[in-house]
Amino acid sequence: MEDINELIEQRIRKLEDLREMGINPYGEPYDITHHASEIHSLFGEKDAESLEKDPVEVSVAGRMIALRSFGKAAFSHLQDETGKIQVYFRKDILKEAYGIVKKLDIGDIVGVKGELFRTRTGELTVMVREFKLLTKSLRPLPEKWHGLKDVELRYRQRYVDLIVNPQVRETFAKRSAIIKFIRDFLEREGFIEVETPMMHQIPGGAAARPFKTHHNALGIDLYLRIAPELYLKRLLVGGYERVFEINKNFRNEGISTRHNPEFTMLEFYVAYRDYRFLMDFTERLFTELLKEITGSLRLKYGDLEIDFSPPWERISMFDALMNAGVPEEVLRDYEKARDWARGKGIDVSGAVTLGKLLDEIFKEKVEPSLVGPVFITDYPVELSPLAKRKKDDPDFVERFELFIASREIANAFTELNDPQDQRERFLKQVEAKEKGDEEAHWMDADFIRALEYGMPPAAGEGIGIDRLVMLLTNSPSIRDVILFPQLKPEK
RNA sequence: GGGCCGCUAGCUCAGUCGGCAGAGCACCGCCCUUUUAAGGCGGGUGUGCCGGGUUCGAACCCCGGGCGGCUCACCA
Repeated sequence: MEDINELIEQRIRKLEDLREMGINPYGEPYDITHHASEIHSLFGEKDAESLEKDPVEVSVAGRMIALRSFGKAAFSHLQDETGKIQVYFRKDILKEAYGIVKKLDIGDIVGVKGELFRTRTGELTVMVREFKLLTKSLRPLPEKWHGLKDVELRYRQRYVDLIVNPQVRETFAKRSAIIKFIRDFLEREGFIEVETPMMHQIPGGAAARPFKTHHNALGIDLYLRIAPELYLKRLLVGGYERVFEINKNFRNEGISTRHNPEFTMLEFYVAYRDYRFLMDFTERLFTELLKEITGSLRLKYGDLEIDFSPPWERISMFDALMNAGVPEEVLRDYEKARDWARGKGIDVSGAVTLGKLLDEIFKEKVEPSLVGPVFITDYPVELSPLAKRKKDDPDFVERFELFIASREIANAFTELNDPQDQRERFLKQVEAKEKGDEEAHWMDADFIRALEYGMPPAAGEGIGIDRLVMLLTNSPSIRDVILFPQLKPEK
């Protein structure tokens, strides 16, 4: 960064002045007694007289975000992780140390110590007895009225966004609380958390294009994982009955308000259960999560108001399509479905199977109306190469997707544990891949071998954490819930 | 990747018909010991995203490129 301007030069001069005064502008550890919010919650009720009678001494540290300076006194607000507190510097108290105050700028990080008092206007304030410059800031912060709005700067320099936009700090605090709740919930339900490889020799568990990398010492190409699924199921083979992983997946696809190349996924697997169990479980997880995070089962998202009160609607993909006005005979015949979709102007160029056609029609005709929450169940087998077939209808699988605000939030199914069927499904995928489907699954011979040892009947589910956080924080873009979203290089 | 929109001071933004680059905040100097977007007086600090072109003259018009936003396609 060579963008040194006059404002920065001025601050560098102040920094040099401070050094000459014997002040270290990149200070030392500083002991605080309180955070800003603690001062307000502990002493917010005390009036001016009682503060004078029983003085409360506090020590706080934070970034100066406002400075109103008089000749021989100055008010400032310090911002720490919890909030803001006003502090008051006076020359008659600080004596020669007041010369340092004159060299302070908005953005500097300071520690102050002194007694609480109330100003004429009643604001709880620290009367500074002593203070230390902890860090000199060389770059000017965005202005106080409009703050930082330029979204490009907000994403590129998230640190500045976090300093000046408190709601951004709240969003990411909420993200942390959501993930913690989920982790605790799963642990209460008997799950253990595991970590499986990020670097796969065979990328599997999803239909997606992977990132490729290379391991020098082994001399082999590796792929960043597109899903942990096949490893988690290997753990079911190994004897764990309930496992989960919350971690990144990587998919080499377009970037949008709903897609970041790396994103956080929860996947969990339960032995001896099926997808019906997971629907109940998901309802329970979400309703308890909502109560914890927002305190209500009604959620506002954009213009939508979504009611999470159970039970949630459950409808098969087939019925949902029929309800949307797709004739039954169309749903059962590839050529009829293709012609019907074309007639409706739906692009079906890449849909080589009836299942893919139905998926296209579904995305066009059903998905936009799924405010939800709603479980769409029983998907065509060719869309779900890792899911178990329905007993009474082998062209479909025991699978559901949970839709909220027209978005797929969760995807779950009863796991296919028949190694022979799994091998055939993989072979079909390999065939599709050879025909040019770049997102088709790869053959994973070791996974088949694992199934041959025997995987208990089980059900598994994936929940996109970023999209869930978007919902719960009313964020329109995935970039608002990822601290450092992927952007093109600055120059 | 396609379409539409945007990019001017540290930040937020104006800028008329192509005619000396502006405002508020921030900043600098002076004054000011209870302020809250403190106040008063004075000061404009600029690679106009980049590169070409048209023109006597371009922030403005044209061409090419960059980055970002929205959207479509793809996905989760």
